[in-house]
Amino acid sequence: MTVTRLLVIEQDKVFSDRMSGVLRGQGYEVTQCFDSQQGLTAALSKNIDLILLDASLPTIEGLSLLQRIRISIPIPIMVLSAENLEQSRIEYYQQGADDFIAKPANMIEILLRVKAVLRRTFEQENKNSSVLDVDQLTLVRAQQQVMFNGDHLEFTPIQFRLLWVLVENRYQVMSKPYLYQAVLDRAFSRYDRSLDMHLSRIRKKLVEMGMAADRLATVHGKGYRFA
DNA sequence: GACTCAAGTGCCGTGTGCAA
DNA sequence: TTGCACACGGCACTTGAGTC
Repeated sequence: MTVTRLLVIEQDKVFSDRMSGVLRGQGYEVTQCFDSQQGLTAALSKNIDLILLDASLPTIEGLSLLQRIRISIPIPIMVLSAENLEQSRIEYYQQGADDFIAKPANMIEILLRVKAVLRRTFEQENKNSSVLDVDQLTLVRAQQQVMFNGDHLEFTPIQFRLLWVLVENRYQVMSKPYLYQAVLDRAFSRYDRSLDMHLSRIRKKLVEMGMAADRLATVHGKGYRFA
C-alpha cells in the first residue's frame, strides 16, 4: 500500500492542526513542523511527496526556505501566504513553487489543490512507466490493454482510465468528484450516473474473468476503492 | 477503375427509471 | 445511495449506388 506523505511547515499551530486534520481525513500521512529549521530538516530527511509551506516563517523566511528545499529535493511545494501580491506570487513561482494559496484559505480548496498538484506530479512521473501490475491484473497504458490471469480483456477508453485510476490508487477510497474529473474530465453531478455505469461494467468484466467482486468495492457515500 | 456521397451498421457514452 | 436494464443519440466505419 502506497501512502502519500505530506509535510506541513506552518507556524500557526491552530491553522496547521486544522489543515493537517483535513488532509489526514483523506488518507494522507502528514508531518507537522512549526518552524523553518525543523521544517528544513524534515524535508531533507523524510521521504516526502509534497510540502505545504507557510511563507511567513520565523528564522528562515518562506522564500529562502523554498530556495533551500528546491535546490536539494525535486518535490512539489505549495506556498501558503497572507501576502497575496502579484509580485510576491511571481517570486515564489520563480523560485520553484508549484502552487500558491492566499490565506485565509478554504480547507476544501487547499485539499483540492493538493490533489491537483499531486495528480500533475504523478502523471508526469507515470508518463513513461505505463504498466500497472497488481496480483493477477495487468494494465498497459500505451495499448490500453487489460489482462487478468494472462487473459486479455476488452475495455473502452473511459473504462480503462477509470480502472487505471483505481488500481493506481489501490486501497485508497477515490471520491466520485475526483473520479469524474480524472476520468470523464467534468464536474461531478449528484444525479449523473455515468460513472456508476462505467464502474459496473468494469466490475462485471473482471468478475466474469474470476476476480472477487469485493475487490472493486463501493464505499457508500464516499466513492470507490480497488483492493 | 477511381472517386464521391448517402444509407446502413455497430460501438460507445449518457440518461432514465426501477429495484435493492 | 447504488446497481442494473434499457433506450437513445452521436460518431466512426463500412457498403453500395451513382458519376466521371
